[in-house]
Amino acid sequence: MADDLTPQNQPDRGAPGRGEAVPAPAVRRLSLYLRELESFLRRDRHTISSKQLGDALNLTDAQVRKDLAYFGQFGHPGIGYRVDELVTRIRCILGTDRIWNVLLVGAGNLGHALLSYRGFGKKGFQIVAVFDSDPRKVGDRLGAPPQLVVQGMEQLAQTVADQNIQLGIIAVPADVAQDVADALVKVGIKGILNFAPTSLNVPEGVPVASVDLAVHLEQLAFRVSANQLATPRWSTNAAP
Amino acid sequence: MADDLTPQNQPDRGAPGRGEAVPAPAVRRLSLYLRELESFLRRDRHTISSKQLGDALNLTDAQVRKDLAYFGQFGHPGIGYRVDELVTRIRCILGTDRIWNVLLVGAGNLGHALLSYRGFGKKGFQIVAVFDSDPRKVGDRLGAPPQLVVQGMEQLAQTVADQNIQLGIIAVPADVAQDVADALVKVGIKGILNFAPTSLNVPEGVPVASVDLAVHLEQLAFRVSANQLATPRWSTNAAP
DNA sequence: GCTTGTGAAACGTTTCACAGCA
DNA sequence: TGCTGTGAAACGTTTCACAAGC
Repeated sequence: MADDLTPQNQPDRGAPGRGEAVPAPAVRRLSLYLRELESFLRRDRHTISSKQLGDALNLTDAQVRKDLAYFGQFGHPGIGYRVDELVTRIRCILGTDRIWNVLLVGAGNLGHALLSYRGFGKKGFQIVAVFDSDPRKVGDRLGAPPQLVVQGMEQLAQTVADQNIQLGIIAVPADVAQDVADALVKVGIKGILNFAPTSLNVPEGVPVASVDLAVHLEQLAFRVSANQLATPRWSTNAAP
Repeated sequence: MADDLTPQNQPDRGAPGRGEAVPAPAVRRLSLYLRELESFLRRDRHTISSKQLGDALNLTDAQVRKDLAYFGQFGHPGIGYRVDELVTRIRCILGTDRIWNVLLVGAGNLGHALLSYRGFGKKGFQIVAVFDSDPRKVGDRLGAPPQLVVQGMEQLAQTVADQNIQLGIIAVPADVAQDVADALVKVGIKGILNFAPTSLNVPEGVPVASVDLAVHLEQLAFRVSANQLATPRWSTNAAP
C-alpha cells in the first residue's frame, strides 16, 4: 500500500532482532490477524486454526502459519491457536500492549475526525495534544470531554517533553506538511502518520506511514476500469 | 500495502488487457508518480527523468522506468519524460481522466471529514450523495454549499441509478459495515472504499480498498519499537 | 554527454508438501 | 484424525547492465 504501499511512504523493513529478518508484508498482515482475533474473542471462540484465520482474510493457511512463525511458536498441533494467547502475543509484538501518547497537528476537518475516532483509543493510542499554526484556531477546545485545547506550534517542544509523546499525526495541507514533519523530528517524535497528500523527507530512523485518501480512490478507479474494459484504453501504445 | 496492502483487503491483480499482467505494486506506485508529477507541474518543470522521479519517492530509477513501461513507451531517451504528457497518460491509465460520482455511507465524524476533503474533488471524485441509517441524521444538510441532504438507506437504489454512482465509501462502525457493503453491491456499486475496521466479504468483481486508520498507527508502533529495542521483546520464544 | 526500455540475474515472498505431535 | 512448523520449490518483484536513441 503500500501504501502501501497502501501507499506506504518509506521503504520499510521488518525488525530483525537477533533472528531472521521479518518480511514487511508479514508485519502488515499481523495487524489484520490481530483485528480478526479480537473479533473472534468477542464472539467467544477460544481457539482458531490457521485455515479459519486465513479464510476470514482471504489468505492461505500456510501464509498465516508462516507469518506467525516469524515471531515464535504460538500454535498447538492438533488444536490450532488459542485466541486470547495469540492476541496477547501479537499485541506485544506490535508494541500495542502499552499506551502510546500521540499528538495531532492540524485542527481542520480531518483533524477533528481523527480526534473523535474511537478506534485509536481501543488500540491504546491516546491523542493527548492538538496543534495548529492558525492563530484563530489556537485556544479552541476540541473533541469529547476531557477536551483538548489547540496549541500553537511554538509549544510543540515543551508539550512533547512534558507528556512523553512519541507519535505524531499530520493532518495539514500538503504544502506545509514537510515543515510540520521537520518540526516533529526536531522535537524528537519517533514516528509519523501522514495524511497530507505528499511524500515526506525525514531522517532514517523516523518511520513514516502515509495515508493518501485520494490515492485509495484512485486505485479503486483503476480496478473498476480494468473490470469494465475488456481491452484497457492504455494498451494502445501510440508511438511518439 | 500497502500495504497495501496498506492493509489492502482483497488480493488484487493488475489489469492484464491484451498484454502482460501488471504487478499490483506497480499500479500502487503509479498513483504516487502522478502525485509527484502534478507537484512538478505546479513548479513549472517541463521534463523529469526517472532518477528525479525516483529520488522524490525513495525509489530507484530502474523501478520507475519499469513501472511506466508496463503501460507503454512514454519516455524520450536523452530527455526523460515530458511532465504534462505523462500526467495525461497516467490519469488515463488510472481512469481519473473523467469524473467519478461517489456516494458516502455514514454521516459521523469521519463521514463529515471525508465530505469536506478537497483532495477527492481535485482528483475527479465527486461525492454526490450521503446516506445514514440513523433516522435522526436523515434530512441533515452537510458539507460546503451546495450541501448534501443525508438520505435514508432505503433511497440507495434510486439515488445510485439516478445519479449514475459507481463508487461507494463506507464510513460506518465495524459492526454494520458488512450490511452496508452488501447493500452497496446489491444496488450495483462497482467499487468500495472501506474505512470500517473490519474485512468485507464481497463478490469477485467488486474491488474493495480498505483503510484502517488504527492499523497504520499500529504498524508505526511496531517500527518505532523495533528501532528502540536492540533485541525485540518477542524474540524470547518461550516454550508453551 | 545524457536518457529510456528491456532481457537477465538477483532477490524476496508465497505456496507446497510433509514430518512431527496432540 | 487434525493441526502446526518448516525446508524446498514455485512464483513474483526488483535490480542490474547495456543496447539504442537524443
